Amino acid sequence: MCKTCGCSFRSRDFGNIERFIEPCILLLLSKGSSHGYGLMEGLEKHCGEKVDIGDLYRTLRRMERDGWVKSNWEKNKGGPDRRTYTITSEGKDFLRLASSSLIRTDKLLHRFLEGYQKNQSA
Amino acid sequence: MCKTCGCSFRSRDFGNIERFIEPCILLLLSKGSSHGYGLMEGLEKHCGEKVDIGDLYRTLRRMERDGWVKSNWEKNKGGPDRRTYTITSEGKDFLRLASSSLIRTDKLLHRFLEGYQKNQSA
DNA sequence: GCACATATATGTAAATATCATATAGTATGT
DNA sequence: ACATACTATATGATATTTACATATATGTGC
Repeated sequence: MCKTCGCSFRSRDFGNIERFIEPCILLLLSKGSSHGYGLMEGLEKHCGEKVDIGDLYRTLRRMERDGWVKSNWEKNKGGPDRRTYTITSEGKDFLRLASSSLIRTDKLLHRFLEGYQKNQSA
Repeated sequence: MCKTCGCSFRSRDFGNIERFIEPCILLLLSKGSSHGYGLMEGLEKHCGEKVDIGDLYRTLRRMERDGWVKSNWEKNKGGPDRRTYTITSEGKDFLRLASSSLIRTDKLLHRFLEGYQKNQSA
C-alpha cells in the first residue's frame, strides 16, 4: 500500500523525497560532511519526511562506489563510531548535472499541474 | 549510463518523465480515451521526451490490473487494431491523489533548488 | 540490568526499468 | 511482387530499485 496517499493499488509514491535522495544528500554534504544517521535527520528536517534508514545506508555505499562521496570512520564519544561521508569533486559535478535535471523535472511538473488544474476547472 | 546527463555512474535520471508516467497517462486519458501508441505520441508532445514504448505498454497493463484504466480492442482501417484505454473512476481518484503528491514534490524541488542556488552563490 | 536513542548494515522479496526482440497490418515506392 | 517504413502491441531477459524486516553494537539515564 502506498505510504502517502494510502491507496490500495501499489506502493509507488509520487511525492516521495526518496525519488531525489541522491541530489538531496549531495546538497547536504556540500554544506558539510556528515554521517548516515545525521543525514537522515537532516533530510527529515529539510524535507519534512521520514526516510528509510536502511535504504539510506545502502544508498550512501552505492554513492561511494560511484565516486560521488568518500567515507572514513570517526570516533564518537557519545555513542557508536560513525562513518563520515564527504562529497568528492565528482559528486559536485554530479550535483550540478542533477540540479539541471531537476529544473527540467520542475518544469514538467508545472506543465502537468497546470494541465490538471485546467482539466478540473473545465 | 544515464540517458540525460551522460554520467557514467548509473542510469538514474532525475529529469525523466517516466518517473511520473502514471499520472501523466491518467491526465491524458482524462481528456479522452487513447491507445498505447497514441499515448506515446501524446507524452512526447506534452513532455518533450521519448518514452520507452515497451515500458509504456507494460505500464498500461499494470494500470489496468490496478483498476485505474480499462481497455478494449478497436478496429483500425489504417493499420493494426488498437487496444483503447479509458480512465475509470478509480483512476480519476488516483489522479487526484497523485496530483496532491506532485504538488508536494514540486515544493520539495523548489526547496532543493533554492538551497542549491544559495549554495552556489555563497 | 533494562529501555532507549544512536549508529551501521544486510537479507529477502517485490516492483520497476532497460534494452532487445517478436509479430503483424497497412502504405508507398520501385 | 518485393523492400522498406510506419503503426501497433507484446514479451524475454536482465539489472536496478524499493520496501520492509532484522541483526548487531555502543552509550546514556533510570
